Amino acid sequence: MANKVMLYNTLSKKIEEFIPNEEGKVKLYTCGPTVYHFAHIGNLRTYMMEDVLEKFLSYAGYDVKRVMNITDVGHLANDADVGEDKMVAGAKREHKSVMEIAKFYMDAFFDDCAALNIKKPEIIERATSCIDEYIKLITILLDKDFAYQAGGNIYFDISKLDDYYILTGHNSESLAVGVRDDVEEDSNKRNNGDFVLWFTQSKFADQALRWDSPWGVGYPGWHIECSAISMKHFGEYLDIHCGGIDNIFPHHTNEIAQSESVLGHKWCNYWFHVHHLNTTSGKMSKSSGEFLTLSLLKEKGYSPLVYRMFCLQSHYRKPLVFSYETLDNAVLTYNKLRDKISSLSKDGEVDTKALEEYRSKFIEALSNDINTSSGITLLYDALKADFNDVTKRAIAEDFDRVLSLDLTKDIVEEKIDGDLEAYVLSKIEDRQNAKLNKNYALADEIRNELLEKGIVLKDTKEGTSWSKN
RNA sequence: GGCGACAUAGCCAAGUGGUAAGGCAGAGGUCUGCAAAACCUCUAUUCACCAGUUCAAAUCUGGUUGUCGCCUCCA
Repeated sequence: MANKVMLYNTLSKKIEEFIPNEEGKVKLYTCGPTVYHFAHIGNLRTYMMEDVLEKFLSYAGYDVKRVMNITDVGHLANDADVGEDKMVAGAKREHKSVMEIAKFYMDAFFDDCAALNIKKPEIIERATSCIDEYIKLITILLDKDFAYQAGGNIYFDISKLDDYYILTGHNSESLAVGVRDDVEEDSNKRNNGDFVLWFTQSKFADQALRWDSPWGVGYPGWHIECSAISMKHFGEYLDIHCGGIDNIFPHHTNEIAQSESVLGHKWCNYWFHVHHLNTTSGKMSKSSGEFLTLSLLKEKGYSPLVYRMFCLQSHYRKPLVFSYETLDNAVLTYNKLRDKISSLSKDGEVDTKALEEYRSKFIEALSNDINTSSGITLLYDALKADFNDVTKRAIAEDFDRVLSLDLTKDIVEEKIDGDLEAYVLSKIEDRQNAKLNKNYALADEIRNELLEKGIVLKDTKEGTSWSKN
């Protein structure tokens, strides 16, 4: 029996009890990356929080199946539904084929995910492998008169829907058309908000990826892929659709329009949107501002899991401001927490009653709209509580099924050659002798010498221990 | 202009009508030859502002301000 979980639903703009279509089972869809460039840490925040959602639902007793698409085609570099495909632009930039680019950045994306302990979804589907599905859906939309052909392209006609703007609260009167200077008007459209389902006309005749279709050789619009891929694997009903908050409009709005027009009924009940990671000067994006990648953080000496800690301390529905000051704070927090857990004794028997008590407290905390911050607080409570070390360790291990911070993983002793170890031990002995002779100047000198080599000494009652800095 | 979110100590942050959790940083102490580590203690009369509802408001209502995002690239 699955536990009760409360989630904020963008559709209702309220926190609601999550009730799946099929009891105990969750169909979860995630908008995946467009693989034309490295993911930045803001992109990764979204996937990380979705990972927590997925793992928590499993923890709470649901059987979760997750699908993620990989956009490797059909994502325009600029607006107005004409222009160069991002994938093509990426390929030109790097003098590689589109498929090489897609492969390269997809691998890089999953490397980043692995480093952040983001579980790979059961099903990962590349946009280019579902062309038949798109054609099927677009054919239905044309048959049902929700779509029309104009100027060689197929468009979705938003005027056929009463509630096209259901997800956003926008309305056609108040939408400021052409707010952005770079939007070119497309005279083929019946309504300003219409969007392309299939292109045959592109400014760029050398479009690398093209497929046959009943409407001519061309390529799919961006939005159709998520609807089609979701239906391919989940059928007519989806429980939770995830994505970054910027996807609400137009991408998710368009997905709802297409999917429900095809199906003739409500498609997805819950919309889960992760807010942005901002820099002190605004949103982090590929087109403007600072572009921070996980590799860059690694180069600067930050462990990926420190970044995970940084994100989990906050809430997914809050804009989070990235700064190195705050990240440094997370380094200290994370290291202290891990040190504390690794110093717990492994002897004794787990107090199963205490473990169960904390499990249910953890579920209570996280089921309140994935309140990861409260979950971490609970971990601190457990570490301070009045039961034995093994129990504390077991609780940390249990919470880590969701938090995925490698809390109980033994801190990997870096491989040191025997020579170094012997050298350090002999230095410690020298220092010990110096201390016995009250030659503290020499003792400190030895300590500093080792410190410069990255060896930190800790004097405990049991003697001097050392670790690599 | 429209739509949406957010605002709690130096920083991150919990809080969902009953009198401000937790973490990091900081201060003091124990231990230590001194450090480091560890441990103990302390650190918001007040939750952006103004009104209202209530015995009681950070929490509810109305308004104001500020920040951020979206309004056909974005997670």
